[in-house]
Amino acid sequence: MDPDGPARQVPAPTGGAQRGGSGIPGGRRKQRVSMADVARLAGVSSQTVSRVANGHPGVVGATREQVLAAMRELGYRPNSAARALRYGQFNTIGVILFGLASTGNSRTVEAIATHAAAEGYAITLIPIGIPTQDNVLGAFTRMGELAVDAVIVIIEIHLLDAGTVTLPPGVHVVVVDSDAGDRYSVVDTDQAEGARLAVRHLLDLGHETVWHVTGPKTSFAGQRRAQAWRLALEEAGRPVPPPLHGDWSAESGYAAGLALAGEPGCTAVFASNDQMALGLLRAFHERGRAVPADISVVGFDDIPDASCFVPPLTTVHQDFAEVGRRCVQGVLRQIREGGASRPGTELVPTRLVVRESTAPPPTRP
Amino acid sequence: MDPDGPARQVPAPTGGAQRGGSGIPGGRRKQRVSMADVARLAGVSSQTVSRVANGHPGVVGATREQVLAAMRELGYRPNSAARALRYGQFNTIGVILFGLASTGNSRTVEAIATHAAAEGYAITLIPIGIPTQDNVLGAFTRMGELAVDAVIVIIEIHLLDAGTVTLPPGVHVVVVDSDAGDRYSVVDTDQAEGARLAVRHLLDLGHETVWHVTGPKTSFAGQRRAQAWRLALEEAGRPVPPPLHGDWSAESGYAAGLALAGEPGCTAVFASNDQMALGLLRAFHERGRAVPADISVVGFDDIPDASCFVPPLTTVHQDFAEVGRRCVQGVLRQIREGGASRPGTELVPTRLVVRESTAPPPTRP
DNA sequence: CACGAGCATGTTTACGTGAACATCGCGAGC
DNA sequence: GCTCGCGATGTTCACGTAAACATGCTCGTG
Repeated sequence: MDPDGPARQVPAPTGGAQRGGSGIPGGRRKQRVSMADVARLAGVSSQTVSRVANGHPGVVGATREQVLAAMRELGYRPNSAARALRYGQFNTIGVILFGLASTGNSRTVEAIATHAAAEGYAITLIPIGIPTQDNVLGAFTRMGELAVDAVIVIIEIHLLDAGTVTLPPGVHVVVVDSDAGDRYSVVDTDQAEGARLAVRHLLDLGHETVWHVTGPKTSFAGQRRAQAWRLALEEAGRPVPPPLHGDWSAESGYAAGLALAGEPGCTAVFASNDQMALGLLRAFHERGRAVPADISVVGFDDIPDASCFVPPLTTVHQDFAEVGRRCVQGVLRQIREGGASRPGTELVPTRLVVRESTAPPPTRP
Repeated sequence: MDPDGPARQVPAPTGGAQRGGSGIPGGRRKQRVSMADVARLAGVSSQTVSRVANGHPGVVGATREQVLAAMRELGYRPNSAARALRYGQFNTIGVILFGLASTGNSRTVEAIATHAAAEGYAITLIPIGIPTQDNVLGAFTRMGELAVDAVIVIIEIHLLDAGTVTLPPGVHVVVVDSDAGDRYSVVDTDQAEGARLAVRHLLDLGHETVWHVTGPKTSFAGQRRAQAWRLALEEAGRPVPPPLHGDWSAESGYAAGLALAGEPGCTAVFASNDQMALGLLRAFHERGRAVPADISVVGFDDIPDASCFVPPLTTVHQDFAEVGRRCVQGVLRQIREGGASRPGTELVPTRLVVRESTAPPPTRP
């Protein structure tokens, strides 16, 4: 497993200046330039180098210049492992997620990374191939050993509910899109509000009721949207049609659309995401059901493409950037206050973007 | 900035067992459980703890059990900073990228993260908000200070061309989607082949020529596709229509589509990505140009949604997962062999996915 | 002119881990 | 019965950094 035991530590007593140039990086082992090397070359103590490197005051101009020159010559870069060891923190936030492919995740992660970077934190990604209990567990364990000060979880957390799962104690955690607000600090889009907006919009246009294409059963976001859809209909005293089950993919939306196209009473559909709405549009188009003249469609997410669907999609806009921002805020607060993950859910509002896929229902003959 | 200097080092002589439970993580500073703590509780030396932690042989069953019990009780997790310092490597790969939003990037990153994880490496993301020379530079510097063993760059590298940019020497680098194959190790989709496939497909269907909607000028991938498009037309002895310039967004494709709808001679369009193709479809639909009866459209990327466009899009499939896999392979090879970045370009093949957006041109009256 | 304040710089040390080397104890072989 | 050998465990040290403390010099002031 580690066949090179003794050869590893060659301490490169050759001076080190060879590394400075543009040449091939010496081949052998790590032995990156250390402060001591720089100090030796500059003729100062390593502490002075440290002071220069960190911009501490109390180093006179000439000395500083000398040190800087030595740094340049040797190509010195601070060793973050040593730094982290010294300081006890890594300036890194871990992100555990299921897949980057799903619409919102990549945008959330991007926002997280951006805001974290602005605060001087880097992002370490741990993807989970298949969201097995075991895999998630494993990721947490691995993450625990990883160089992170806090963790943001972007997985349907109820996958981890069963019994034994305990996030490593003492690790700051913020969870996205979850019902675990009673145990963790949760940031989420206000799914319920979004779904309600969609349903209300369609009812206000005069539709008798609204059909629904759900996300996968495993998705908490999808569940909440479906729940809010049902509630909005019930509050309005409307019949609740049986929901059709999708899996977020356009294909599944297409399948649902083919089924719905055969429902003569169906004049309005709320799809739990834009991809599935795209599938609906295709199905309705193929079946000769005009959107929005015969049937109205509302999506969820407001992906950039939605404005170029045929017809441009009315949808619920999610502010992924804001979700990411609040996640970072949340973990940073925990890190700085030193407190534990304070349970509670923060909701990011949504808004309805009305485009051309919705209209009043056709007048019934 | 750091007002708690002296208070920091409280060595928690209280035993440490308090941390084990589920309670609030003590509040105070890091002082995570160290091997010494575990050793104390287990009544052994810290070296024995180390041996148990690393699965080294030479620890008798009873002792091992004792140590494991102590670990559990204290909630011990190894300190990766110390480990990294000791070993001189971090088991982490840095990924510098421009944006996660763009189609392929998130999928490439996901593949990178997955394969890296399989090899025991974590991924550290450094996003660059605006791809300024300065920002990229800054990211590299930061990355240099970061705890990474190698770096994968997913930015249009020609942004960094101007003069002074030198990646920190001795850092292993693989670049995605770049023309820097002469200086760095590059992995890329075979853009030229993909574009040629698209053009050939359309010409073979009988179209006189093929129009093109490009990506942004700053994109190397887009440039290569445009170049290959032009070349394929010239090789076939066809006229080369003026390319229309897009920016990857569906909206820009829509704008291009509106323009193209007014070109009576235009019967086939090759869009440099699927989003822009979507925009084309919308524009043609609005202008009453039937796809594919009147006009054929080919995209690039094969995003999952493409099969549900109206009509389903004929497009060039990119294997992002394979790109990610090769990136990881590349950096790992460099890390293990200890060599520098060996310049050269690895191309991942593409394939044409024919759906329903292409057909022979309408018979000219 | 002497002495002390203040500042530039050097020295020591600890952070947590694990390799290398040291030690201790026990059983086997002579 | 004594010693040798080996396996289990302990001790020392270095990794690179930076805080804390120590030193030594200069300049200002009485």
